[in-house]
Amino acid sequence: MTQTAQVSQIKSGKRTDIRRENERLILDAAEKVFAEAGFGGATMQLIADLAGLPKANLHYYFATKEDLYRRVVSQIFEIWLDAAASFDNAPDPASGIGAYIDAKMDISRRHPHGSKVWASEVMHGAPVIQDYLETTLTEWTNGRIAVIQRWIDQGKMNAIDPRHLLYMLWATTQHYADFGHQIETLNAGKPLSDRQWNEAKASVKTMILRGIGAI
Amino acid sequence: MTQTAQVSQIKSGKRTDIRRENERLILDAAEKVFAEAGFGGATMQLIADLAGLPKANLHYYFATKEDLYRRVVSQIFEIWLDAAASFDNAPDPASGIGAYIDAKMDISRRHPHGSKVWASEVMHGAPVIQDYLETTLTEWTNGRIAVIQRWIDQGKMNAIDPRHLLYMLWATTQHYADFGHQIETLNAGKPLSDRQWNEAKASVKTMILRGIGAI
DNA sequence: CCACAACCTGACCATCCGGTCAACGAAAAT
DNA sequence: ATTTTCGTTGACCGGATGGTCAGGTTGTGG
Repeated sequence: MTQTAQVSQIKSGKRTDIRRENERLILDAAEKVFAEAGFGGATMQLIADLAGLPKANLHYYFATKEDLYRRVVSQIFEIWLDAAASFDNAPDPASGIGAYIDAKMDISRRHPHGSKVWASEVMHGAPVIQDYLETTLTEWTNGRIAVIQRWIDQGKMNAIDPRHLLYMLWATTQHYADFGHQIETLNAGKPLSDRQWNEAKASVKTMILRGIGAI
Repeated sequence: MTQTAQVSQIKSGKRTDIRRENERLILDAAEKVFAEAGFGGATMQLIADLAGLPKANLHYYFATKEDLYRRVVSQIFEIWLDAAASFDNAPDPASGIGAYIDAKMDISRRHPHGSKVWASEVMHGAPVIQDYLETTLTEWTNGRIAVIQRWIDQGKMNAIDPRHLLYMLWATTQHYADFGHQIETLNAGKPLSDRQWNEAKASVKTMILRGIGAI
């Protein structure tokens, strides 16, 4: 029962709590502002206002605007990598790819801002995450290509180019986040309901899984 | 054979030519810069340098940065609308949607910058083209939904939600433009060759057309 | 040839933005 | 209790940016 005693998890203490809380506040605000305004259009003042902190305080936690941005981009990438676990340990494409679609669609719904920031970053030539693309993403991609190729060799799905299948999976699932505004406008200006999200997931899964001959 | 005599087409004359030429120069440069830097990150100076004109000259042809941007966005939208013609007059989904995929993939290859500008615009909440989304795009979408529904009713394809099919078509085809940098990185840093583009088109068509039971 | 209109552009300005800093308050260590 | 470390913040600065403008040049119609 000393000062650092705590029921569970990571470090605690008033100082640590304040830091964690403020970093979270700033990162959440930054994600939204970067998504809605782009890196160039975002301002530290806007992020500060949304976070409810003075601008100078942001620079205490994150040295530069680019540092803050880098952290936001890394976050969504981590989330996507985690979702990729659905891919492994699956006996066949219907369950593996099906679970992957479910996971990515859920992320599109829960982290639309992060998805947009990533899209923006890649569209602008990936100035700050080029190394991620060349290392982690490349390795991950090659690993899944091997898995898909194995399924093809085992006759569990049609012989399509695994690479283009992956692109289609990314494109389609992320579209629901990145182009969410367009989809909403075409949905009479209203966000998709729970039911509609489920229909979207079902439609995507049906089309893709049929498209590759997995069902 | 007066001064305005001309072999063909629209107005000519030195004055008119200069205007057309400079507007084209500026629009092309702007499309590229807006695509690579986003609206906020783009500067009039950058566009001017790329166009090879003094900055003040840009403001002679386009009053504000936003005016210029609006023109760039309208351009790609027009191009996409034209491509949509492939959809009509098609007897069945295999030819109609197949032609549409071909057209959109070709646009992704030929106008990657425009596609990115559009994506960026929509991601940021479509501040300057909300009216397009609500009028022209909505009407166009409803028209195609009707066409697809007819094909379904005629038993020419599976009963999938036409809306989600359209989203998948847009997402997948535009992905090759918007995420071109990522695709290039995953392709050993090299742009897709002619052969690879054809493979991409073929893969996309196979997966989608099979996915909806059109082939 | 003249007068008017269209086109061109260097220099300039007001504003905004990322980032700094010094001074201060609060927690924690000794 | 004292010192040290960490967190806080208003005020400020240099540089960049969108936009203006006055004075020029070039084309065109009469």
